[in-house]
Amino acid sequence: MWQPNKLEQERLDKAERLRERGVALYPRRVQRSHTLGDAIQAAEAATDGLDDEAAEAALAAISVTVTGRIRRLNVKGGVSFMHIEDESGRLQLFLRRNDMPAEQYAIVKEKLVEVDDFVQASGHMMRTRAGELSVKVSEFLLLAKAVSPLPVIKQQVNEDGSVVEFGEFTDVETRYRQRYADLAVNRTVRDVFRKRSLTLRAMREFMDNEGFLEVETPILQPIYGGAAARPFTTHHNQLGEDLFLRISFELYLKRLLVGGLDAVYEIGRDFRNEGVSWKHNPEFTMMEFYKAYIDYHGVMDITERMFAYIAERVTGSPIITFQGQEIDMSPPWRRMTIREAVKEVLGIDYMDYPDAESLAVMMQEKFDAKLKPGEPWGRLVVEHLLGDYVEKELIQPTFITEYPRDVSPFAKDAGDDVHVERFEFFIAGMEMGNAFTELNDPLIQQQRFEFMAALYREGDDDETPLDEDYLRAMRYGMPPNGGFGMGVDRLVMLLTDQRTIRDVLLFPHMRQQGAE
RNA sequence: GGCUCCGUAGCUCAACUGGCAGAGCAGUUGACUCUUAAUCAAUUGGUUGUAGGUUCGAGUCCUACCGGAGUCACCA
Repeated sequence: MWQPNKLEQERLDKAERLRERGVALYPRRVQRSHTLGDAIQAAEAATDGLDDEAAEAALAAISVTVTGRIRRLNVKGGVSFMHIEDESGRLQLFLRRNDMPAEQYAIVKEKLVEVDDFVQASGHMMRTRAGELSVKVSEFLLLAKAVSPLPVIKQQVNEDGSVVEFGEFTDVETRYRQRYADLAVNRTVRDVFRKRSLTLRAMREFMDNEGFLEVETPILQPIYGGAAARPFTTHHNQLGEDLFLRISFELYLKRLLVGGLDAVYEIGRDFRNEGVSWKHNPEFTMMEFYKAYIDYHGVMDITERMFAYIAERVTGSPIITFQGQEIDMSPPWRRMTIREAVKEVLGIDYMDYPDAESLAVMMQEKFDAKLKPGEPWGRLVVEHLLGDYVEKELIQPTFITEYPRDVSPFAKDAGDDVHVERFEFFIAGMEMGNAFTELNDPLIQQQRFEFMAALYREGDDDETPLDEDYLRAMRYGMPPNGGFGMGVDRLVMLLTDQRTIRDVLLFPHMRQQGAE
């Protein structure tokens, strides 16, 4: 239960004083003729190239009604200044006692209206003596009273639009738990999420232009699958059945290929009941696509073009800077097999160790690897050789191809006994996504399911369930196709130069706090 | 889940080997009809995350718990 602190109590007292004067604290109607950005633009357009005197007259001819939140307030006496801010920008209001109704100036002078409140002001444009574009206010109205003060950051907005901040609001826990306050106060945070939105838009543009159809498939699933991860479980009361939150879209999207939708994609939330880290959140945004009549080479082509396109749209260039490193998304990206990559970085050929035992022994002897007993061969290669030693070296975009079959149940064989046509791609030392030439042989798919089930039954994890309906769909005939999945949040991290996934999620998962 | 570090006013931070809990910002009061991190004068503000313990005395030392950060494990 909320108890007002001292600052809040003072604001509540002011609210009461306003109410006694008949001032509405949260009026029903609002007017706005210009966003602040529009007002600034109109003023600049009207005065372009004019001398001072002509400019003054031109500004005086522009009449605006603007709205926004008070971010700076300077009450001087018979004249007061405030900066108000809306999403489009920030503009000064110039309030003079003689220019406006007495009772309206009085609530400013008596500081009954204060920083963080939302207000509406009407008047003509002007420049102050110091040259700052302002609205000379003739009508002033409170739109919404802020009871709790936002964290204090003083800002100086330079003429070129750059902002110097004095003081800061950096407490990460409070910033994530009260993202609204973080957004209200830290404009760079707003910029990150605008870029996130732009990233999603650019991704959709690209996929739509490539002829893909955007679809939506179930989040609540009776059988989860398509990836190796622990699911969240939930329950449908009326139907009396347990359900899982999806861990991937894979199996539903490929059913659509059976149904004659030849190129589909989905952007949505996946849920994995695993640990939380700088690149893991329990729910995260995934993009998967499947396209008939291409293989994983075709998927690589689409991938590198898509990343270059999105980077260009979001940052203006295919070359981005992430944590001080320049990264060039332009095609073509480097392509190498996992075997070549491991050979290059570690100088060993894992094919010399054809079974899990010999490979594990070698890795422990040579690299002092910390391995759990009983890890399958493919996982030693992918999780440990690649994941522990090679991954962090892959700064520029790189496709790593030809994965071990025993950890890739949905990919077609690569023509030898142990590898499949699969790639993962890496940027800035981070795994960004995963793709295959999709297996479309229903009988082999059934064997792979059974193999995976056996693998996990003897291991520590819960077994992967066998999806009979998916196999039935496949038996109707599935066109050869290439499939792709990527972590969208990680792409946003790259494009916004953010070090943790929490900084690109509006509301990252936080442990619940005790009753407050 | 393991280990390490952190939690002091609304925000950002101080407080020596245990010895009167402080500053800047903002807030409050007053002055000011072109300020802009406005200025000037005065001033309020704390269960030091919670609960115990050691001690003449705890923000500081010990234990447990809550929350966070980093790291390892698991995973994408």
